[in-house]
Amino acid sequence: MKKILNVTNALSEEIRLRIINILFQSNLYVCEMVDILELPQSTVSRHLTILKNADIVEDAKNGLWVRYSLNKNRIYDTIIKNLVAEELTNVQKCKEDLQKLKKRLEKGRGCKDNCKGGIV
Amino acid sequence: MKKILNVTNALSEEIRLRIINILFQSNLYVCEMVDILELPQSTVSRHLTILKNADIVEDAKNGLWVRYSLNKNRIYDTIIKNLVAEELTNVQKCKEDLQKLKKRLEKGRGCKDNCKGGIV
DNA sequence: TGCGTATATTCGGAAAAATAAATATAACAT
DNA sequence: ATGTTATATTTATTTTTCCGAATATACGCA
Repeated sequence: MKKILNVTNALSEEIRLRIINILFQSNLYVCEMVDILELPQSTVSRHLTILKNADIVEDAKNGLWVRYSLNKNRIYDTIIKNLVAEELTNVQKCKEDLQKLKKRLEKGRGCKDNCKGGIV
Repeated sequence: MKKILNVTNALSEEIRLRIINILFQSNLYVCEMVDILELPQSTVSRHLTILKNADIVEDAKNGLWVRYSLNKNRIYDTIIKNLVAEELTNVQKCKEDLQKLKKRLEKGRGCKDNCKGGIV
């Protein structure tokens, strides 16, 4: 029971759904998500931890940076795909995030001085 | 966004998942659920209201009694069915609830003096 | 080694949600 | 009408969750 509650609870928060929405488009470093979502780094990090504990996202270290991506497991197949396709697509805030995502990636990957490292 | 958060939030609570689990087996009156879940009536009623606002359950009045059932909409097809089949089936507490559900229905439908009215 | 950057964690306070008892409402029965 | 039952709502209290600033940790570079 605890496991499924972890998942549904992780999905019941606006910022976390926004994170899922942008990760559906592309793997992202934390600092990139901070830019896109325009939220404090500690806030983004905390929400990512919750999503990770629910097994919805996974992380991979790349030097200083941590790249997050959606975990392609059963939850992804049964819920996340539906959620994004049927619901988040129509949400104004999520559309805006995708615009900001696009612009942010055009400037190059990574943080401070864009693109020292490249995405794997 | 508010709509989908209503749904995920409704699903992120243990008692509400237990309610979904038993409603998956059978439509039920509130008083029957109170017996099965062994919780105060006000608690059950409040959780039912949350599930109803999320459009997960629907209710139908039958005289004094109110019969609840799972709403067979897209949420049911994409999430609820998977949830019950893949997750709740394996939860000890949910198994016990199904046992109690069975025994409760064998005594007849309805409340106080079982089976004055019948289920529609 | 020591500095700067990226990320995670801690902390105190504010906001939201859950609890059960008590009360209110609605429908039936006598 | 009056009483009884089923359900919903209110209430006050407790518990949980969220926030962002501040701090800690981890890593790379000079």
